[in-house]
Amino acid sequence: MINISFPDGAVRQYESGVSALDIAKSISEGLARKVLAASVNGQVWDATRPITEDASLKLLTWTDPEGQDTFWHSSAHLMAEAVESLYPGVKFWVGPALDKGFYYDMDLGDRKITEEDLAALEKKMTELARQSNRYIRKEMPKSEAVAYFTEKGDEYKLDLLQNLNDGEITFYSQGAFTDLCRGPHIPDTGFIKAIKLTNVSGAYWKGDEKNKMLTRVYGVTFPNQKELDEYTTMLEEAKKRDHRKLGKELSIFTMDEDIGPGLILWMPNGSIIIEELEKLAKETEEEAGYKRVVTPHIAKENLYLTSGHLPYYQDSMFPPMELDGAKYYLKAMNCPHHHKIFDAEQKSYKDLPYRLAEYGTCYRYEQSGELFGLMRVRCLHMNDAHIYCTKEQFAAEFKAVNDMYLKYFEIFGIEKYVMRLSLHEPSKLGQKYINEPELWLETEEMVRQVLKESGTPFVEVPDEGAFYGPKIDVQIWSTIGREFTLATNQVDFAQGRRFNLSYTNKDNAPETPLIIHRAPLGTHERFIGFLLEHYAGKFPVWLAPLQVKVLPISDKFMDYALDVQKKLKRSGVRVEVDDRQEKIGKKIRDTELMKVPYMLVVGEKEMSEGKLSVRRQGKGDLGSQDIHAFIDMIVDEIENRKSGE
RNA sequence: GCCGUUGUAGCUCAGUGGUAGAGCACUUCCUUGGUAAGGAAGAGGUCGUGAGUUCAAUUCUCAUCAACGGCUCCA
Repeated sequence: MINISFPDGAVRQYESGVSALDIAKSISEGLARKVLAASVNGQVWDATRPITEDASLKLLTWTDPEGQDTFWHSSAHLMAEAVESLYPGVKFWVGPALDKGFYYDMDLGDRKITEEDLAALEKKMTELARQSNRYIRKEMPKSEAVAYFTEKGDEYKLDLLQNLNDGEITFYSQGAFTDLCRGPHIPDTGFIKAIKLTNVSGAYWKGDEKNKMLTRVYGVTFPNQKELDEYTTMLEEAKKRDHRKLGKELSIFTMDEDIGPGLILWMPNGSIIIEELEKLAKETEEEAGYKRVVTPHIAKENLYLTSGHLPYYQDSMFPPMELDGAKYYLKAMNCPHHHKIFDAEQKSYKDLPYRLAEYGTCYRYEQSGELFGLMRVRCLHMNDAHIYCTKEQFAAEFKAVNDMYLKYFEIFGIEKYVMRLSLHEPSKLGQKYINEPELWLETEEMVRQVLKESGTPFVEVPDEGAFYGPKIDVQIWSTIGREFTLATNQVDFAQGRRFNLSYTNKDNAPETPLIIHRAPLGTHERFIGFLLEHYAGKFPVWLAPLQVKVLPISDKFMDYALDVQKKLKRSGVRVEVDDRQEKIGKKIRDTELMKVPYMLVVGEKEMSEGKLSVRRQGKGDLGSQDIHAFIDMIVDEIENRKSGE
């Protein structure tokens, strides 16, 4: 007999060799029907695998992340079985579970799967799932496994086997399909009730673009149809928030083939948002002691040789143009220009910290397949600034920058983000990273302390630093799930030296400043793309391109409407009058769809009383208000940049 | 850059080997209507671009450009 302890602290005795599924059955049949896998002493196991020692056990169902993981991994195997039956001779690489769903990479030889073929695959999968075939685990000696795949001519699985040791090699079979697999798996295919193959794409073998491109099929499965329907609905809702769709609907931005890929045309509505963001940045930076500068969009080759961006970054820069025997590049970053401003005049320690800010226009030749709406573009406007400071000032400056991030996030109600602290890898000093071991450790620790003290949630990622120092990236996710760096904050102890920047210290000796690169609002492009999705197009009043629309009941009240408009305009409110010959219902509908925060309905009643009927977008009629009371309220809302929630 | 898909009116989309259609938007007229679509008429497209096959191409083939879904990349 063995002792099994449960999460609630209970301990029960079972015969050795009992499986988690047996145990579940001993508790209740209903539970047994839901068990997908089990956590045995903290390791996720097949629910059917015999337990032969005392163990702590947690039964995993669909409500556990590990349960879903196992479910989707098993679904990948089910898909592989279907693929193999429809495309005999196919070779498989790996088929992991994802956050939501799974994929399997495969080599189909000369054949290919297109999206049209997915329906047939789904059908086959459903058919195989209904057979409720058990997933059977089998341990195998390495030599036997190698022989098996050598005979099959499966170079992919042989490659996988290279990294596995004898004694840890397991195979899983279900139905006619057998695969090298660590597991675990769900008890049988019958658990998989709802199947959706979402897309098919190419994927480089081992993620290396020099390697062969395999076919990757993505899918998602559920234990019932209802969950699949909910998931489908959720995806449709997310699509409505896609910044590309909203940007078009709300006339924020456009693109044109004649302008070029990744080059954004900001329409009047988008330009208003840009101006509001810049106003915020200028106010904030002014208060924090930054000085504004303006620098050209191009510079000579030598600048980027000095900075070290050429040749490493050259592939991401537009090719140079030759003028008067010199090569000029479109700038991909603002820092070298700012360094030159720092260097233009002699600096004393009394001048530090010296903070230069600019909404700098940069051009980056991103690969064509990389472009993505506003999120990844070729011309971008960066909320950039560089702080030149002494080592002693560094911690305080870095903290001030971090505080600025947090202040911005509060204004925009940004709660879902992750700060990634990217560190260096000591073995790569002198290659990927500048060879300053003490400075690396010292600044990394300072940065870590600042983050800890401010209570900012962050994760540390090794070997992701910039070549000139550690950095903090603020990661966000677009509504369709793509991850982006919204903002970045970097420490730089290389550029100062490369540009021979110096200041005179108290001892009358030259010293190289430390530099902090920071861009809390990222770029206009990505930030507005993010805001569109974040607010679902319903901007707070201060950011809304049009803040108020006056809706006269009929032409008879046009003069009054124009008078209301005039008064609001005088208070600095962005306001228009709907002067179309439409019924009020139609005017309201159109204004609602354009997500204008306030609608002012004016008719006989309002005109005679000198009042307004106020309607808030998405909330409906707020009742009648005095004109001045409304102006006071909206001006307060705008000036204090209220979220409008 | 790589794999796959798509490209028809301002927008969303239907359609065909014999040079095109809907809804919304737009223009004009009627309507002056109280909180999410009043009515009528009209205008608008070299069917992404270039080449090929064909008596004939928007439709088939190839190339190219762009967008989309992924991969790779992302100081």
